[in-house]
Amino acid sequence: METTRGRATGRPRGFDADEALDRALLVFWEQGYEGASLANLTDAMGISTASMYATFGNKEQLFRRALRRYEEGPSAYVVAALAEPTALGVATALLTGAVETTTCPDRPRGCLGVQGALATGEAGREIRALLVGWRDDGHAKIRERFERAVAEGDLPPDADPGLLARYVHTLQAGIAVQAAGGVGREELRELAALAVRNWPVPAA
Amino acid sequence: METTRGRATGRPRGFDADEALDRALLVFWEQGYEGASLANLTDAMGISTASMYATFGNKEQLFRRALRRYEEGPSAYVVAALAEPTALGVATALLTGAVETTTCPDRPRGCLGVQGALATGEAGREIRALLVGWRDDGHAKIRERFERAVAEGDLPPDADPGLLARYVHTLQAGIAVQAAGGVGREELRELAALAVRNWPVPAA
DNA sequence: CAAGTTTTGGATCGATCGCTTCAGAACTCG
DNA sequence: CGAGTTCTGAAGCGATCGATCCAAAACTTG
Repeated sequence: METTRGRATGRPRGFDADEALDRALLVFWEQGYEGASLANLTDAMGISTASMYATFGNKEQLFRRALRRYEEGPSAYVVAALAEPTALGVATALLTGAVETTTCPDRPRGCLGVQGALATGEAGREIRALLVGWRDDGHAKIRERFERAVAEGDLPPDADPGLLARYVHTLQAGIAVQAAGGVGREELRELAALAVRNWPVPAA
Repeated sequence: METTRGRATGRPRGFDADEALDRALLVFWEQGYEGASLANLTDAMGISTASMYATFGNKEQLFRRALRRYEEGPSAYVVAALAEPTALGVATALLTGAVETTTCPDRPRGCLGVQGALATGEAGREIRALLVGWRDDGHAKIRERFERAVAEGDLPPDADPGLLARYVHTLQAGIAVQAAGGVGREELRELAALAVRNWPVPAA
């Protein structure tokens, strides 16, 4: 069960679990949870199915691990964005971060949290629910940040933090869809700038 | 091969092809192209696999037919929206239309053109490309409509029709993702209103 | 009714799905 | 070196995948 702690005895693992997880992440990112077969995954990871099951449990748990890896890596811009000093800075950083992450030339286009399992059959139902929760969390964090901005006078008192958060989060999701379809990075950068052009500011 | 023209001879078809197509559309809409198995489809259609293949060809052609059906039905609001007299009217109608279509209580949530095949394995590659083209067409039509609006003085001379179209289209896609995750219809209506609150108008 | 045409249910195709099993390899420790 | 533990390659599990085949059924036409 353990994957990170090195056991003292027994035959040592012949591969790096984190590196294998990164490879699996790319496959899930590109093909989605259901579209990625075990053969696709283990081929990319360079290990056998037995090793995969011994290390990660099963396909579903492998995806959950990959999603956590995605949060720490490609999606880490969200945490940094939420730490921006102003609400406008937060919104701008979230949108530009989404653009950069979903259009990185050497990685799959789009967002794992969106295209990983947006619509699935029975086999992907749990992962679909997992990603719904993941996106809900993302929205909630933005909303909380904007609530703080209202309290701090950084947003107008009559601003709706939840609705503004929904606006930003919807644009993030839309950007991910556009990127998945091959829309260029520069155009999406201009879009991100346009989207916050009339951002609400408190009366001076 | 024929599906609409009634043959003069032979055993008559025991089901209504259009009705069966509507049922298949719902399955693709809900589960995506790859997530919908032939068993899922034929069960919902109430016909055997032999009848499906004789009538529609194969799974891929069935999806193409379902997409056309989707355009004529749930997605028909786009044509009406583009016929609105003003650019603001067009944008508003596109966004509210997207909200209503993707959150209809008695139909699958989300948009077939987005979640039908956003990320796929090898088996879904062609359908994925089909939907990329479908979304590109959608964007192009909005852009052309906004180009006309600039020419007619309905948008400022320095407005960027392509970028405004990308803005609206990205919000449509984002709304589809939100709806697929269960976000409520009323909240998305407010979002649609917020998104066009500062729509550019020509100097009076 | 007989001939010709098309559809239908049921069985089944090879391939692939996610997953398991197991013997042997590769290591640590006494 | 022997005992104990863990990992790995290969083979294969039952189930399902999309797709096909065929004989019986159901119709039109002559």
